[in-house]
Amino acid sequence: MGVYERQQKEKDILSAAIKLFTAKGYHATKMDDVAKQAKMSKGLIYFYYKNKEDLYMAVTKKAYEELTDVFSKILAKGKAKKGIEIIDELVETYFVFIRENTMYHDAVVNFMSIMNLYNHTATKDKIDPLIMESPNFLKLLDLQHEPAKIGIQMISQGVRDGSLRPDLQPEITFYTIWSMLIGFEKLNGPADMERNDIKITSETWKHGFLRLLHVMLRGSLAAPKTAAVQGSLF
Amino acid sequence: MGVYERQQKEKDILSAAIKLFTAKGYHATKMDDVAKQAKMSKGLIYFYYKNKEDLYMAVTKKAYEELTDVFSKILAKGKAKKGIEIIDELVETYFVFIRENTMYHDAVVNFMSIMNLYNHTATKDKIDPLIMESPNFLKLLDLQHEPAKIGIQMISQGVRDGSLRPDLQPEITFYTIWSMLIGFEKLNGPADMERNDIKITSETWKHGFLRLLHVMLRGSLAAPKTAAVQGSLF
DNA sequence: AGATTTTTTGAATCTAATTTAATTATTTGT
DNA sequence: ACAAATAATTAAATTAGATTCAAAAAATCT
Repeated sequence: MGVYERQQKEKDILSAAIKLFTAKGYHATKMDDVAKQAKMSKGLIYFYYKNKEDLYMAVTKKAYEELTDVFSKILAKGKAKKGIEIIDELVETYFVFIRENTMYHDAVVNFMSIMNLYNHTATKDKIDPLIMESPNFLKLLDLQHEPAKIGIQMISQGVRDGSLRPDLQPEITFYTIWSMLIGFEKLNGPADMERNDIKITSETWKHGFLRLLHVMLRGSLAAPKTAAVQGSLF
Repeated sequence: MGVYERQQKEKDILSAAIKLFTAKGYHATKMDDVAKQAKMSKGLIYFYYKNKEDLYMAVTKKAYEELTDVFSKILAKGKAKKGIEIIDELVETYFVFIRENTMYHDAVVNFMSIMNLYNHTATKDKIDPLIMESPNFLKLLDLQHEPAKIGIQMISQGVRDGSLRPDLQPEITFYTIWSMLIGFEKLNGPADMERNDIKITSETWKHGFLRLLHVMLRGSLAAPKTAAVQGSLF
């Protein structure tokens, strides 16, 4: 069995895992299920992946690659566009990514939480030892900053072309936008929620959210093109 | 054994759980550990709490109560203050809450993720059945909106007294701020991180983040009083 | 072909949550 | 004050599920 077949086996396991994690979530997915889905014995899963967390880290790696790909396609397509338009598209695409690849997005956010612990000697030992042993976790240490690198370039472009406030620092601004998007997902998800007896639909909130983002980036009240206007409030 | 003693037992278990979850995290904490810490047999834990998730939901309930308390103290103290000052204090206090009660904050955010699933018929069945059985989960359904109710009042006050943009909608604005704070924690945590070979200290980022928030809320570049100025960029 | 290494399996092990049956303590009715 | 009833508590048994292991099968090498 050459390198190719070996990699193919790993991919079979990975796509079985992705399918199941997406359908049922991490905890509800049993290693037995993965084995059955990948049509091989449970023991073989452990030949290719050190443990369940390692398998999940491989999925997380895939999630980062996917997200990086989405980001870089938007940047590439936007060479001639204004920075603000690129950011608008990024944000709009990110919402779609959250909706259609929720499991991937959760994996990315989960990894960020692990990194918070990892970056402190004081909390490093709170990380599940199975994660620290995971070879795929180590590979992620390299990949993790790729999406942000691209996002920062987008802000820089906007500052350069004058479509964003000149006083924005690209790193901080990009990370702040990403914070907002991550928090948006946690707080709202794709749900239409009823809060405090006031119905705020998911669309209403998203729209208001986008306008606030625009104020932040440009200091004006112009709505992003992508969002439909719903009354004058935001 | 009267109602009082029964409640006391529950509290003993709860505080044992809080201590252990804080120190080691949910998964690393075994029911055996909780029993030992609370000085009782493991079986008794199950007499008072339906299962481990139920115990965690009780901790989450406590977390919401704590957070609600923090919010309402700030509101009460700020009757005479400008809305913007109250928000500044809220944000500053929230950062402290994240740092000093990380486990509580994680519990709150985790609960939000569960609620995202819960609010959709399509995803409701992805919730761990143990959570759905948890009596403490049901209690949380009532409590969950309390912090936001208070936060929304703060924004309203600011809009009324003119210290915030007049066109802000309190609900959306508050939830957006909360999104930012939650995302900030996920992305950054309390760590000084090195990103893309550019060192951004936790303080630098926090400062830039706060300035961006101010632009959003007021449309000006005035820095919040609480953050030290570090150069002209944000 | 025979030896060696790699892949694969199914069964065994181990950990930790949950359940249960039995025991002890407390309350209630007389 | 005392038995019956009820509640609290324990320790042991059960179960689910991740991980390990020893042996079998397949592939590769010489």
